[in-house]
Amino acid sequence: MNARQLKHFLTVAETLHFGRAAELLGMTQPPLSQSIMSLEQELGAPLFLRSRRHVELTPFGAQWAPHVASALADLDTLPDIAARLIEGRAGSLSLSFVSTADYSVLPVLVHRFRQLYPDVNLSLTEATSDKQTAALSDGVGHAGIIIPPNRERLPREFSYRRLIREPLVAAVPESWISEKRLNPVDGQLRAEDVIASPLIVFPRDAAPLFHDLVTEYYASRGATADVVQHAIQMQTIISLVSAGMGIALVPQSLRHLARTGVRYIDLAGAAPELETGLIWRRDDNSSTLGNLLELVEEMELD
Amino acid sequence: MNARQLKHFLTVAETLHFGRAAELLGMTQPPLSQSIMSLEQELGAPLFLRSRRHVELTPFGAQWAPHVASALADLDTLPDIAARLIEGRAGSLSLSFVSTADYSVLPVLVHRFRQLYPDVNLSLTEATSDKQTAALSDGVGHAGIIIPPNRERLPREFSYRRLIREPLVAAVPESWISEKRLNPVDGQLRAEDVIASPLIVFPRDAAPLFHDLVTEYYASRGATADVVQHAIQMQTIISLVSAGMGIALVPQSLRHLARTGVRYIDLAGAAPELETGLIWRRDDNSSTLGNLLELVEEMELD
DNA sequence: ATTTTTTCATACTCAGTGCATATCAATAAC
DNA sequence: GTTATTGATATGCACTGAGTATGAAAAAAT
Repeated sequence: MNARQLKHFLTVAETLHFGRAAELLGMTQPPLSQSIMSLEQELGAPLFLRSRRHVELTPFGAQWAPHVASALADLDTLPDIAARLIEGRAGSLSLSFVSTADYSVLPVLVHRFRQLYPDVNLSLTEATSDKQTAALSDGVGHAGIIIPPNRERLPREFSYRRLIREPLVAAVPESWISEKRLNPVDGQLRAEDVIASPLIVFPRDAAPLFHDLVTEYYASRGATADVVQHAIQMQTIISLVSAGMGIALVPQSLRHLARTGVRYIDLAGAAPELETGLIWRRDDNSSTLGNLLELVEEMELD
Repeated sequence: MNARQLKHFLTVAETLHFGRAAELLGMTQPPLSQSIMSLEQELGAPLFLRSRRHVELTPFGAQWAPHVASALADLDTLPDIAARLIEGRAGSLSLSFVSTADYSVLPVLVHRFRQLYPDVNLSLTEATSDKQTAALSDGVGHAGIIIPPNRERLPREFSYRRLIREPLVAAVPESWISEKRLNPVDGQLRAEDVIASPLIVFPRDAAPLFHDLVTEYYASRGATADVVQHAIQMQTIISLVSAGMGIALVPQSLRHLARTGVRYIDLAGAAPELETGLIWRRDDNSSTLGNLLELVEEMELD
C-alpha cells in the first residue's frame, strides 16, 4: 500500500468510473484497474462493486475513503509547509529582550514582524543582558535585545547589531520643579542638580551595564550617587519618582511611559548614552531569524 | 517527494547517522544518502548539516520533521482502520425501531452490540414500521425493528428475521379489580370482560398492524371496541389506564413498564400474538450489519 | 433478436526508479 | 603518520508501474 495507490482509490471513488479516473490521474485505464485490484487484495476486501457497466463503492470503501482523503491531504500540505518554513513565513522565533527595550525598539519591532509574518510563532521573554547571552550560548532562543558590553567582550560565536543609541534623561518629581528644589536651565538639568539629588536605580546585578553607565556619570564628576532606593521594574522606579522619593536617570525612550507627577528632563552637556542592540548566534541560519535581521536593517530605528 | 523519502528523512532525523538509519530502514547507506539528497534538492533547502563525521538537522529540518511525522503516522493507521472497518469493529450502524421494541428487544440488543463493538457509531431512530421500510428502500439506514406485514407483502429487496413473538396482555386499572368491575379467573381476564371495557389504543396510522391485531380480537368475537381514547406513546396509554380511563391491550413485554395503579393481566384462551422482527436490505453487506445479524442469531431473544 | 457501444479485466512489453556493491574522500582518533 | 569511521560518488541490475493491444460482458441501439 502506497500513497500512489491511495490516490488512485480516491479518484475512482470520486468518479466511479475507471476510464475517467485514469484520465484525471494522467494514466491509462489498465494499470489503474491493476492498482486498485492489488490494493483490494492487500486489504483483503473489495473497495468497489463492479458490474460490467457500473462501479460503486462497497460500504467498506465508502467508510474508508474519508480517512484516506484526510491522510493524503495532510501529506499534500507538507511541501507547502516546507516552503513556508524555508522562507521563514512559518515556524517559530524566540526573542528575548531587556526590560528597557519594552519602551523603545521592542513594540515597533514586534508589531512590524507580526505584520509581515503573522504565521510565525513569536515568543518573547524578558531577561537581563547576561542571562540572554548565556541562554543563546546554550542554544536556547534565536536572538536577544541587550545592552551590549564592550565589543571586545562579546564572544566570537555571536553577531551583534546596534538598534538604538539614546541619551539618558532625568525623571524628576514635578513638585521639585514647582517648588524650585530643582532649577532646569533652558529645559535642561545641570549636573550639580543631578548629583545633589537622591537617586533611584536598578540593582546592579539586574542590569550591570546600565547601572555602570549611571554611576560613571557621578564618578566622572568626582561624586557618588546618593542611592535611596533600588527597584527592578522601570514602572516601579517611575512610581517612586512620582512619589517624590528621588530622581532617576533613565533612557530617553521612557518618555513613552507618561505618569502624572513625573517630568522627564534632558541632561545639560554631554549626556551618557545607552546603546541597545540585537545579538544572535553567528552560525544560526534559521529563516525566521534571517527575516528578523532583514527587517531590522530596513527599519532604521535610530 | 514520496512517502518513502519522507520515511527516510525521519529515520535519519532520529538517528542523526546515515549508516544506522539505513540499517533501521533495511537498506544500505548509499541509496539512503541519495534519497535524502534528492529530497533536499526538491525542497530547495538542506535538511541536514553534514560535516564529515557529524550529522545534525538544519533549523528547517527540525521544524519540518514533526509535520512529516504526523502525516506519516496518519498514513500508517490507514491499514488498521481498514481492518477494523472490514471486520465491522469500527464504522457506523443505523438502526431504526418501533416504539414497542423500546420495552423488549431493543435495550438488550443495543447493550450487547455496544459491548461487543464499542467503536461502532450506533445511531438509533424511532419510527413506525412503514416509515422504516420506506427509508430502507431509499437506502437510508441499515436495519429496522418492525412489526412485520404478511410475508407475501414484504418486498423482495428485504430480508427479515423474527426477533420476538409475544402475546398481548391487558393493562387494566388496579381499582377496577379491587372494585370487582373486572373479575380475573385464575389470573386471566376473560374475553367478555375485555369486550365490555372501554379501550385505549394506538391511532391506526401510527401502527396499523398492531392496531389491526387489536381490532381483530374484537371482530372475531362479533364485537367492536369501545375506543375512548387514542394515544401515540405507550407511556401515555399506560398513564391513561392508571387514571382509570379504560383498559389497553399491549405486548407482554410492556410489563417492564411498571406503574402504580396498573395491573397487567393475561388474556384467557388464545391471546393474539404480536410479532416483532428485523428487516434489512438483502444486498446490504455492511460488516456492521453483518455483526448485528450474527449477534441476533446468537441471542435467542424469544 | 442482432449489432454496436461501453467499460472493466487480462496479457504482455518496456522504461525508469530505487536498491545493491564497490570505491572514494575527508575527518577524527590513536 | 596511520587507521578507522562515515558520508558521497559511480555503476549495474531487478522490479515496479505504466504503456499498448485485446478480451469479455452487459447495456443500448437498431
